[in-house]
Formats: sequence, C-alpha cells, structure tokens
Amino acid sequence: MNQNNIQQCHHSHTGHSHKSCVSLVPIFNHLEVEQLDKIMATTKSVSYKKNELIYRAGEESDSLYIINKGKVHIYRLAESGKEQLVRILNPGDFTGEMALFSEVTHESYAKAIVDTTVCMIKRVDLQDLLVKYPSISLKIIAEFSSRLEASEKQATSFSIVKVETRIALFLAESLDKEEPDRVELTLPMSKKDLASYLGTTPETISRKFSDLEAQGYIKQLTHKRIEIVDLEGLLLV
Amino acid sequence: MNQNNIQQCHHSHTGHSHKSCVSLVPIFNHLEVEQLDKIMATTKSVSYKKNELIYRAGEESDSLYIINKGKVHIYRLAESGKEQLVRILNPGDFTGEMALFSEVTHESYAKAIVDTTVCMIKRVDLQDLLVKYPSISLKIIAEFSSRLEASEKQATSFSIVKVETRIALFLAESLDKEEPDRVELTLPMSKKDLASYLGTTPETISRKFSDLEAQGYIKQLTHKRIEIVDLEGLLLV
DNA sequence: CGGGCTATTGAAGGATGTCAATGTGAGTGG
DNA sequence: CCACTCACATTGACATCCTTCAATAGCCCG
Repeated sequence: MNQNNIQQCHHSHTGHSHKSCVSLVPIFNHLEVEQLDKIMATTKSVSYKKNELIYRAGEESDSLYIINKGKVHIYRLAESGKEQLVRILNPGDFTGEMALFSEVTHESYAKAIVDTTVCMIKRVDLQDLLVKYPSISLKIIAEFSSRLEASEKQATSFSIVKVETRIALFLAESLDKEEPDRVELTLPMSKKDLASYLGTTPETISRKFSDLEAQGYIKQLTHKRIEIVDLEGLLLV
Repeated sequence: MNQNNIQQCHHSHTGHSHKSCVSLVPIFNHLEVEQLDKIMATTKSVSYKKNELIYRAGEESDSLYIINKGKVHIYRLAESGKEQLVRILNPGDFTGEMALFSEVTHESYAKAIVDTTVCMIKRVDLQDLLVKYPSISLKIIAEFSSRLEASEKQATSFSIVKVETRIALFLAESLDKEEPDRVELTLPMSKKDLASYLGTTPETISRKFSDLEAQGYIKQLTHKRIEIVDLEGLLLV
C-alpha cells in the first residue's frame, strides 16, 4: 500500500470552493444561506493527491471530512494484512464522523484514489453547529441510519451467501442507480477493488463473472462495462 | 422459526415500569427529572412472551423500542432462508430506529427470547423530543456511531478471516467485559446462536472449539462456560 | 422419566483461497 | 501519435476450509 505522508496543499478560506463544498452536502444543503455562511466560516479546504492517505487507522480523529471533488476509498485491515474496501466516497459524501462521537481513533484508512479536495470541520465546531441547528442532527442520524442498514446487510450477505450471489446482488443494486430500464452498467471500481469490497479475491471474481456469462445472465462488454442479459435469472443465482 | 403472532399484553401507563424504562436508557438518562416526566408521558409499555416476534422484516415501522426487561434477538434472513443473528438486546438497549429515519419497513426480525417488556415511542413523538432536546440527538448519534463501528468491524472479519479467528476475536472481546484478569467467561448465547452470529454452522463451531481446546488455548468447563488458558496464543490463531 | 432441542462427531463433497504463469489494456512519456 | 510499461485481469492446478447430511450423545424442563 502507498504510505505517502499526509500533505495539506490549499488552505484557501475564500469563496468558491467552500461554498460548493458546504452547500453540496445533504447534511447541510437544507439550511438557509445565512446559516451556510456561518458554517463555511468554520470549514477548511484541503487537497490530497492521488494515492495520498487522508487518515489512517490508529490516528486520532478530530475532524469531519466532506468530499468536495475527487474520490476516496475507506478500507480496513485484517490481522492477516488483507484489506477490505468498506466504502467509496464521492463528492458530497462525508467521513470521519465515527471518531467524532464515540471513538478516539480511526479504525479504518481513507485514501484519495484520484486528486481530491475535502472540507474539514473540527469536532468542536461541528458540535456547536449541532446544538445551534438541530436539523443537522436529524440529517446525520438519517445518514447513519442508512449506512448502518447497508453495513448490516453487507455483513449478512458476507456470512451467508456464496460469492456468486454477492456479485449478483451487487450488480442488481448498481443497475438501480442508472436508468431502471437500461441493461448496461459500468462497474464503479476495478475488479480487484470489487474483490476487496465483496470480501473475496480477484481470481474468484474473474471466474464467477465468467460463470455468470457462460450461464447467460450477463455479458462482459469490456472489463468495466457489463450488460445484464437476464436480471430475473441473475437474482435467483 | 416460531411465527407466533405479536401480542400486546400490558398497556400500563402508570408509574413504575415507565420510570425505570426511560431513566434506564443512555439516550435519556442524562436529562432532568422534569424532562423525563414529559418523555414518559409519550411512551407505552408492552410485554412479549418468550419466542414472540416484536417486529418482522417487511413490516412498517413507526416506533422506537427500548428494552426494559428481558432479552431480544435481532436477526436477518438471507435468500437461502438461513438466518443470521445481528445483535442481542439487553435492558437499556434500543431498536427500531432504522425505520424511523431512513427506511419505511424493517429489514430484520426482532424476537423476544425470554419474557420481555419494552417501552415504545412513536416516531412523531420521538421527533418532537429530538427537536425539543437536542442533546438526545447527540446521544443517538453516538450510539449509532459505535454500532456502525461494530457492524463494519464484523463485516470485515466475516469477509477476511477464518472461523477459528472469528471465534478467537469473539472470545477475547467477551473477556474484556468481565474483569480483565478473570480467565473464565460465560457465553452470552448458545453455540447454535453463536454459529448464526459468526456466520457459520453449529457443527463448525463445535469442531473449532474442540480444536482450540486441543491446542491448549481454551478449556470448555461446561457448554457455556469457557476458560481462556492462553489469550496470547488465542489471538494469534 | 420422557421429549425435544442443543451439542458433538464422522464422512464426503463443494466452494473458495493460493500460487504461478500468461494475457490485456489504460496511462505515460517520448 | 505511438510504443512501452506496469498494474490489472484471466486461467489452471491444487490445497484447504467449510458446509452438508447423518447419526449419536447430552442436557434442560416439564
């Protein structure tokens, strides 16, 4: 893994990038302009280059990170050293909130996988905001709630179903997000990362995709481009 | 699985059981007596007999459940029909919150595994409370945060490590909660349930416990009573 | 004391991980 | 614009872990 040091590039406290940052996020974007201004005043913009770590497990955490631009992988390390991709953050998503409330240190790693800009809010500032604007708490609770839902679902699927089924479920979910009638989708990550996300190996992923294709459920147009031929059948795998 | 109907027994809106219920829970117990009274007025006490379902997947949810007395299993069903134990609730724990904020229906099942009494708060009442007492939101966020932490940790361990290691980690964690120097612990559930919780089968659990004993890491005093002989070694499994 | 559920143990087959070799493609620098 | 290169992807062979099915033993509670 790349162990580049954390590097803070921009510290622009002015204007544009902030505004888009704060007003982007679901947890803030329901607020009035005036309130947004106050929030912006407490945030700091930081940029990371491709493959830089934003934080690592064991580090103390005192900030919330909101992705402004770029893409971030959240992953964990097992004792074996094997890593598992937990979540992928895109602009508008946030992370770092765990350590803000219950833990003192991060338990996972956050890595920018392309050049990325984030907005940071300090723990104390965020807590002030929560007290001042209770509606933010509700948004955060809603976000946590759905993330918890997803995580428990993932834990269940890991422990119970075959890799082939996990892939089928993953493909079906990915499909939803594009037009429902479209039968073609682009994998949001490499198959190597998909293996990590689904808790298996690239070799198995490769084989299972071949199997699914041989059985006529999908067609692999390119490495990342998949056509769903038989969604019904796929979900019965 | 027992598919007993939900049965509501007590509807006592008076005194004692309420008081202990509301003042028990971490999310409320920091509030003033006066505030507790208001909250109590909005709760309803309901009892369930052993093996009764409190809610089931697919059902609409509009209440938060706080365990007053008893023990509740939260579990999920995979397509295969196999069930996985997600969480065990003891007095003071709560559930039902997911559906309150992000989903309309439950995705899991809640079953009383002994005679159990819960306090229910309606969605709307709870939301009033959150607006009125922002500190409750902070407590709930903290609770969610740690639960999310646990869930992601579990997902990682499922996807990455061997059953033997999962057992080792589980035993080590169980040990923490009792006196740290005590080398003996009582399993909080049957081995059958442990299998479900760890995403495996009773047979495998049985065999792995035997293996761990043969390797000198643990000693099985009774079916539920385990002595940790070599914690160091256990964690290296 | 008996019934039913939990726990254990054996044998066999299936699914996935590992190791190793080879193919492929996207991005980079000339 | 092209060629090079390195990481990603694929494929095969094999080992291992785990599940499944089946049978037996043990325990709790009525």
